[in-house]
Amino acid sequence: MTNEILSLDTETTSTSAIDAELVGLSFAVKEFEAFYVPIPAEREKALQIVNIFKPAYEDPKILKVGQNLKYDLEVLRNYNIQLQGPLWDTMIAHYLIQPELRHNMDFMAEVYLNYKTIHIDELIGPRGKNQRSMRDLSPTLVYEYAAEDADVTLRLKNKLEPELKKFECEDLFYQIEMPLMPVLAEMEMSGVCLDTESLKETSTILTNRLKDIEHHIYEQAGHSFNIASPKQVGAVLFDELKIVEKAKKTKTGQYVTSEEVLQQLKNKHEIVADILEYRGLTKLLGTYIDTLPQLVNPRTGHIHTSFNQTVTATGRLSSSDPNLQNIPIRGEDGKEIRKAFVPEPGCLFFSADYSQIELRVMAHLSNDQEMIRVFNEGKDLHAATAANIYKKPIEKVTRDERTKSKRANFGIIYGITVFGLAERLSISRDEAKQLIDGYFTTFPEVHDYMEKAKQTARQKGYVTTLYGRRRYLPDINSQNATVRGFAERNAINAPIQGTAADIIKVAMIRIHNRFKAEGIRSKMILQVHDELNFSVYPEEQGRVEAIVLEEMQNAISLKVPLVADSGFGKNWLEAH
DNA sequence: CCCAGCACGC
DNA sequence: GACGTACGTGCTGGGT
Repeated sequence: MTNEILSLDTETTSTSAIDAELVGLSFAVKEFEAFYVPIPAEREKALQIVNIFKPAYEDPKILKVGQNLKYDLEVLRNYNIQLQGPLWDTMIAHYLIQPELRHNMDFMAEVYLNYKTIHIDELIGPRGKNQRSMRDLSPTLVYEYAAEDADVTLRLKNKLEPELKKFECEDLFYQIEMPLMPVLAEMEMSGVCLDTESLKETSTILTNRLKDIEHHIYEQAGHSFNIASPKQVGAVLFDELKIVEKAKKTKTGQYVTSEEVLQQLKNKHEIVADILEYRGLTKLLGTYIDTLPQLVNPRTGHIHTSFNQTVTATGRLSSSDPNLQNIPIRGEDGKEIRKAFVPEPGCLFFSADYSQIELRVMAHLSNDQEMIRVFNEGKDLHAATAANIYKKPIEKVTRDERTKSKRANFGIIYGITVFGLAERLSISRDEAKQLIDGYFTTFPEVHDYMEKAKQTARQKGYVTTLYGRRRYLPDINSQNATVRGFAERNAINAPIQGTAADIIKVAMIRIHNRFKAEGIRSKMILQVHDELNFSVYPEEQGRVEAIVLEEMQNAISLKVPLVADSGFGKNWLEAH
C-alpha cells in the first residue's frame, strides 16, 4: 500500500486535452502548501522541465490526486509522461456521492471547505472571444490560482474520502470508476478514423435533394418560409393550410410539429412528408455529414470525443465534442454516415454489443422465475412474452404480437403507464391495460420489483444499482402526482440502466487489461452504452474476439446468462 | 446568452 | 383539466 500522495494539476492553453499545451504544473503533498512550475512554450525546453517530474508522475507507489484527472493524464501523455499509481479523482468521488449535483472544484470547495476559490475568469477574463490564454499571463499572476487548485484538490480529497465510505460507494470508486479513467483516456487519445471523402459525396447528393424538397415545400405553401423554424412550420400547416381542425399545442402555445405528430398527419397533405424529410436531412447534414469532417484533428488525423464520466444521473457515460454515441444507424442516409467510421489503415472494425442487457438485468434484479427461465433456455424474450400474454405456443406468435410485447418489455423498464403504452402502440387504453395485466400475470415478480423499487425510494430516499451506485429521488413523496410519477419511474429505471452501465464498465476495464497483458495492439475506440467498438489488426482478429466476448459475458455472474453478439467489417455499419 | 423545439442514439 | 416510458448531445430559431 502507498502512503505517499501527490495532488497535481496542469495549466494549459486549451480545454481540449488533445490540443492542450502545458503552461504550468502544480503540486501539493500536504494541505495548505502547494507549488507551481511554469512551463515554457518551446517544446524542447518544456520537455526538459516536465522530465524532472517524470519519476514522481510515473511512480506507481504514489497516489495521484486530481480534479478531472483524465484531462491531466492526457495532457501529460503528450509530454511523454504516463501517469502511474492509484488514482483519486475528486470530481468522480463527488459524482458517486451526489450524482445530480455539480462537481466543479469551485462549488465543492464552498460546500466541503467553506472556501471561495479564485475563479478562472478573474485570471483570463470571461468566456468569449476576448478570453486570454493562460500562456499570455505572467507566472507571477498564475501561480496563486494554479497552486491553489492543487491544494484545494488535496483538501477536498481528504473531505470526500470518508464521505465515499459513508455513502457506501468505495468499491464503485476504487474497483470501477478509477480503473476506468485511464481506459477512457486511451480511447479518447486513440480516436476514430473518418472517411471524409465518402461523407463529401454524401453531402453533395443530400444537399441537392434538400434543395428540391425545399422548393417543393415553398410551392405547396404558396410562399417561402424558414422550414427550420418549428413556429413557422406550425403557422403554415395549421393557420394557412389548416390541414387539421384542432392542432396540438406546446406549453408555450406553439403548435406541436414534432416527428410524432407529423407522422400522424402525413395523409392530410403532401407537404407534411416533405417537411419530415427536410428535417431529417438538415439534421444529418448539419450535425454529422458536414460537421464531423471539420472535427478531424489535423495532428492525429482522427476524431477525438470526450467520454464524460460524471454527467448522467444513472451511471452511464456520455460522449461530447463530438457526441459519438448518437451516430445515425437507421435509414438509408443514416447508414451512409455509419459507413464513414472506419478502422485504422490495414485494420478491421470490430463491434460487440450486449443482447438485451437491461432486460436481463431486470430478470436478475426482480428474480422473476419465468423471465429467468426464458433467458436460461435461450429463447426470444419478446416472442416468449407474447406467447404467454396471448396464451399460444411461441411458434404461433404473430409479428404484431411480438412487436407489441417488445414495446411492453421496453415500456416496463421505463416505468410506462397504461396511457403511455396505448399512445405508443396506437391501441385503446383498455387494450393497453389488458396487455399490461397480462404482462404482470406472466412476470409477477417484475411487478413486485417495481413496487419494491418505489418503496425503497420512499424509505431511503434513493435507489441503488447492483454495485451500489445511488440515485437520489427527493420527489418520490411529492404531493404533485406528475412530479411523483417521474420519481417513481426513475426508481424503477435507474437500478436497471445503472447496473447495465456498471457491467459494461467492468468489461471495458478487463478488456483493456487483457489487451495490455497479452500484448494486443488493437484498440478499443468507442463505447455506446451496451456496445464496444474496436480497430483490430487482422492477425489479432481471433484473440480480440475471444477476449472481448469472454470479458463482456463474464463481467458479472447473474441469474441469467449475459450474451454479447459481435462482428467484423470494413466499417462500423458492416461490423454492427 | 439562454431556452424551446426538434432529432439523433441507446 | 393536465399529465402520461429512462438516459444523453447538438442543432437552429427566436427572444433577451
